[in-house]
Amino acid sequence: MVDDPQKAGDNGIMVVNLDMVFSALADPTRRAILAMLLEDDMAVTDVAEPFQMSLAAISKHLGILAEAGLISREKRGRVIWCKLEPDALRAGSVWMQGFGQFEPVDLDAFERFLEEELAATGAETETTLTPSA
Amino acid sequence: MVDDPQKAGDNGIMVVNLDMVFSALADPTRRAILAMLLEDDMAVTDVAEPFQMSLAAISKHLGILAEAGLISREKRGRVIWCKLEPDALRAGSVWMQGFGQFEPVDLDAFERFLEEELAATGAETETTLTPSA
DNA sequence: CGGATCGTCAACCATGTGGTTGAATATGCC
DNA sequence: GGCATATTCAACCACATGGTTGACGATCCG
Repeated sequence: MVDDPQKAGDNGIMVVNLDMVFSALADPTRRAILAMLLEDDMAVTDVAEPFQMSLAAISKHLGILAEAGLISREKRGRVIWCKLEPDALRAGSVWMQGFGQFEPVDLDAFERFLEEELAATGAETETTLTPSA
Repeated sequence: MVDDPQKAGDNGIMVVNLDMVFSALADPTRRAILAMLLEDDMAVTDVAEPFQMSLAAISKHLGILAEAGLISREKRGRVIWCKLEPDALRAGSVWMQGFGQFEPVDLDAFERFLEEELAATGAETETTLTPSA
């Protein structure tokens, strides 16, 4: 087993630690990684490629994301594939929407954020969100 | 002016720093404070009352929440009133819903969580979320 | 005025975080 | 086997975070 994520209970109900989820999301590098994984599953080396920092640093970030339950990692051969796990995010989203008083989602705002953040991080995956639909 | 929050641009569109918003939300004390402010505006001393920690510590937490734009503070007499500012939260919510792929909100999950966290402020903060569909 | 209350500030401390580098562990390939 | 690739581990460093305490300015009240 590669991951040691937040484990699901016997009843199959996911247990999410909001401390971990939000502090994982507080880092722009990690949010950029999530944005990349939104496109497709990726190997660790490929995740690290657009960033300036070392592979070890990215590996740590992936560990934090996995502990928070935001991604899962599966080893196939010598490559570890990273996959977005939206359930933990949904838990945070539920919490925030509660405080946001359930107003409708502004999709344009979301795309603006993603573009800004990807640009600012230097992760030049220019096709990340815009063309997909 | 009491606060030095994230300022609104000339166009009146709020500029939200997701780093600040998420790292502010990563602390259970601060989330509990937001939950309290969801009920009503409160004076700093009253905010601090249910917590074990010092007033100075709560004052710091309120500073962090204000810098993130999550609350505002207004001084009236010698009392500083704290008020929830849902706009910054909504920005984070938009971001998260994007990753959550716009699934419907589970209101029951949110209410369960709020009860838990208010009941045990400072304790382990977890929320349960039924698996996706 | 003098004293009590409200809240912050400053200094300090322990621990956590994000990064580095170099060594170590697996796995695939010839 | 032997070497290259993929990823983590361990030690280290600078700095941020969350808490404390004590002093301080501001405000209300008798």
